[in-house]
Amino acid sequence: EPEEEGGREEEVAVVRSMESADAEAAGGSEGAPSTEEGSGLPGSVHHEVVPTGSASSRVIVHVDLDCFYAQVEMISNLELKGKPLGVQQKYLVVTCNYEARKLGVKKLMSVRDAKEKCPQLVLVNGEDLTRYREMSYKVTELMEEFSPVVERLGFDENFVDITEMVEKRLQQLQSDERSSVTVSGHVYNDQSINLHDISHIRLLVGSQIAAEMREAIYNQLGLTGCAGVASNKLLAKLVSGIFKPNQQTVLLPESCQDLIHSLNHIKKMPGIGYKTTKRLEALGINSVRDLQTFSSKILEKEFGISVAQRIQKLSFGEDNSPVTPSGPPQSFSEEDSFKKCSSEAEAKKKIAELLASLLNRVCQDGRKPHTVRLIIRRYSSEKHYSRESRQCPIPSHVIQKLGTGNYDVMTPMVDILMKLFRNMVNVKMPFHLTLLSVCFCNLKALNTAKKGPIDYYLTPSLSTTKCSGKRSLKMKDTHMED
DNA sequence: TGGGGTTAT
DNA sequence: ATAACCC
Repeated sequence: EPEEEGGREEEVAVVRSMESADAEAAGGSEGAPSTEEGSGLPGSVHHEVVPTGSASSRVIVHVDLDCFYAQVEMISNLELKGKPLGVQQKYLVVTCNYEARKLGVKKLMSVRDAKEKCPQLVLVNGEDLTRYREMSYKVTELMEEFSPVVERLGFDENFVDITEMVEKRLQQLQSDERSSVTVSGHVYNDQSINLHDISHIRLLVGSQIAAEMREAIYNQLGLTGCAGVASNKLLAKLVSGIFKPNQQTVLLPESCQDLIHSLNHIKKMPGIGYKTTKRLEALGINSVRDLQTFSSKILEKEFGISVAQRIQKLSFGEDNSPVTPSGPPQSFSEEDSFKKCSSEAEAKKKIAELLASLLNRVCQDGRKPHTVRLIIRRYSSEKHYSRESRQCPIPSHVIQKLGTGNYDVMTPMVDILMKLFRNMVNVKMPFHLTLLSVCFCNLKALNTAKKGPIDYYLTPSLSTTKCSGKRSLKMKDTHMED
């Protein structure tokens, strides 16, 4: 039977007539042609057990584009196709195409090592993410045409909950047609398919939808990628990586344990990161089975009940986290790293550059950020990865000017950011920074009150009267004299 | 290590 | 504001 949720969620299934099922299915989605008429024959009062999507067994697809940045670069410059290609950020090759991989180049390899391994390697600079970001959202939007429930993970991965789509297609099939459903792509472990098992049928239909998604991504955007189909996000993600470039794999429930035990270390488990791995290792936990069999009580004492229960469930392949629609981004940021920045003037110049790019992005988005944050990384010989940040509300008169193509907004924003800077960095003492980043967040839809294409004439008095009533809401941010 | 992102505390 | 996670 399905591996899901040992006892935590009740098995919810409802019995209803086809007529009511139709009514709900028709209301549930907009894009697909409505062809339910054929399934509920007028005479037959034919009741069926219909799993209710979210509470019971789900069908999730994870779509993972192949070496995404490299693919985007090859589309931009067709000369690059067929050559070993690396995408460079600073002195790192952050990703590379499969030609380069065959010659020994790995992701996140230093440019020096990569060139040494592969002198013919062609490098393109990928520090400006604009085109990657744009293509990334095109992929997400394409996935949203299949089902609106799409969750992004980075720029090159998407989860889609296709439970409803699968149920809809199943309802359209006559019962004799169900036993002729076929898989698209690979089946993990070459496990045998049981067409009498409804969970198998549902996953096979899922594999067909996944194939259609990959086809659409290729035909409409020219990108290839992998897909994994399983009953939850964790398993879909793990199984998508089994056959690697441009292929797909479905996981049937009987092979779930094999999949998770194929991970040779718990650090390979999505959701268990660097820190947690270190702490687990300190407890003598190294393998997935170690984590499965470890005392829950002790685990809870070490990590708190929330983390402990979550990661231990992951070790069994259980993951009840929903596919959360990402929607538009929650924040926009631009960062730059460097060997050394040690003067205020230098910092100001870099901050202004970051800000200029961000203003363009915010302008395109249409929404208005209400908070701005400055992030720094200080040089330190070892003390691992520490960033510091300061944030504050963006004054309402500045918010109003955002997105008007008015570069008057630069001056007040740079002034704000430099105040944040001096709040973090004592500029009277020597300092050494290796990164600066500016982030706009707390995005809100524009004020529809009064707009029109010309905000240029908006006066300070008008904007202050408009917003004076809302001030008390967000005063948890750093206060700055204005 | 890059240049991004998210959620939880 | 930071810390953890993801790519």
